[in-house]
Amino acid sequence: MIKVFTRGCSMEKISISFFNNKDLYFAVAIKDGKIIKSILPKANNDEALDEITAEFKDYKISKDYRSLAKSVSDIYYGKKSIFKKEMLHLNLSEFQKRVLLEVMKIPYGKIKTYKQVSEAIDSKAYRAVGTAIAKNPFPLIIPCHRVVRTDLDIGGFYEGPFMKKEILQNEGIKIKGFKIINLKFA
DNA sequence: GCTTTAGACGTAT
DNA sequence: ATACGTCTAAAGC
Repeated sequence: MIKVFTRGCSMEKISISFFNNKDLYFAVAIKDGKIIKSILPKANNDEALDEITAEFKDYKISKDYRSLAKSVSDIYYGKKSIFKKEMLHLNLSEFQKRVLLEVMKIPYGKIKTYKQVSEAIDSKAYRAVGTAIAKNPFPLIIPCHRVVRTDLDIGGFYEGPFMKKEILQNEGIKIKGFKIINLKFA
């Protein structure tokens, strides 16, 4: 009996499920029953598909996990998250894992600064924390939108600061310009 | 309130 | 070796 593995990838196909309302298209990628990637919402289905499948060559579109995609959209619209770290494939460097698991602890409606995240994992690598968060494979699920700059500017965001601002406001955080004005540190 | 400057550290190339 | 980040702190205007 010979087993063939292709470049260390599992044989298991990745399932892609979507959820959309009239404005935005969400997607999740599932492998072996766990989430392997999520995306920030896109304006149309093609963009969502391109991004969610960017690093996968073998996948299928499925309706099986539509409810998970909807749960991601729920976070966007200011509902509490149902996700647990056990539901995620964390194929990440040790450092990135420490950073992202720390970010995942920030509760709904609260924020932390990059510096606070850094200190919480016993590191002085503020910029590296920013880099690790920038590569978060689970936007919204791992709430990187709740990490802001020390001066309380909301900071950067993959889809731009407007989306980050909107998500934070949906969680009840008050923002003037791009600065947080009602402080709720985690 | 800007803007610049050097610092710190993980990661990709 | 180098360059860059969803950054920070200090110094200058």
